[in-house]
Amino acid sequence: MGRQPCCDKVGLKKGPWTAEEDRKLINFILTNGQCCWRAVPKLAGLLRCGKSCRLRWTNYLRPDLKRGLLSDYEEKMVIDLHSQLGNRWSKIASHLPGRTDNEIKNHWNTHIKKKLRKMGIDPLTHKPLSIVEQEDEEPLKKLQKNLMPLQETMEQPLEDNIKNMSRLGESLDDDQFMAINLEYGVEDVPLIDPESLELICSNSTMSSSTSTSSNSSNDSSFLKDLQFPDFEWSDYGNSSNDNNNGVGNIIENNMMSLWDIDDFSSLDLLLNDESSSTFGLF
DNA sequence: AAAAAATACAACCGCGTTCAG
DNA sequence: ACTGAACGCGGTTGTATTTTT
Repeated sequence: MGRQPCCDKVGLKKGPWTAEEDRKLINFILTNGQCCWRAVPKLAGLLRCGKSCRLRWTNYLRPDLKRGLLSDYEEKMVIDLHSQLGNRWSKIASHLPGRTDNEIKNHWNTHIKKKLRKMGIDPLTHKPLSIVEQEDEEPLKKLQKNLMPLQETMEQPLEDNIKNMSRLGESLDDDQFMAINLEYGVEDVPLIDPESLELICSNSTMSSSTSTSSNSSNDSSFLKDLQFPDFEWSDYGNSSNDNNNGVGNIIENNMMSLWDIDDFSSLDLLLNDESSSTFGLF
């Protein structure tokens, strides 16, 4: 048979993570390393599905995450990489240590897109907007022109309409045809514009850009007490300006992940032994 | 000061790919 | 070779916070 289901989805908690849940997950990963996510919730004593645990860890709890706004340099890199890779956020994130695909995606959608448009650059194609608009107009005008006779013959028998359709197809070159396809949703991309755990918040007031909402992020001061192996906490929480001063030093000063997951390989992980889910870090 | 609108981002959802059995 | 669960990714949503009216 295939693999076992990751969770039964019955009685599982959804929504924002609490500080207590974060504690449990961090405690478990620090002790056991990242193993099969299906087993994590049970072993860590969490009423979450493995997928949710993985997301929480990779996007928020991982100690090697940078927090705060992307620096100008990072932003330029994102723009450059996006022009080459498109919306492949995980690929882009792999070039930016300490940044997650989710973070980059959010930043792109909320900041960079607007900036580029203001600069007259189309965020999808990275071409000047004027050129993109011009390129879009031509095939559309041609389509409209060719659709006129189609509309006029709507009452005609189906055969006649099919003839018109094929005439329309023949009249467009490949680029125009593709542009129409794009505009009409045949392809995914339309042509026309239409603090990690604030690692260390010495108190719960974090900079507005990073501290939103969830109770989990508002109550993470416990995290500074954690003893991540070879990890030096940076005092992000005290950084009050927007220039990322003091933010991101972890990566810049330690160009490496904070621990080698392989270090955990020697640890015994008794996946079927519930007793192994109790640890004593806290 | 209150309400409405805009913003930011954590978390979820669904899909394609990978891989264990 | 086949089946189906796990995984990873990108798109979308929900909601707390901030800004504007």
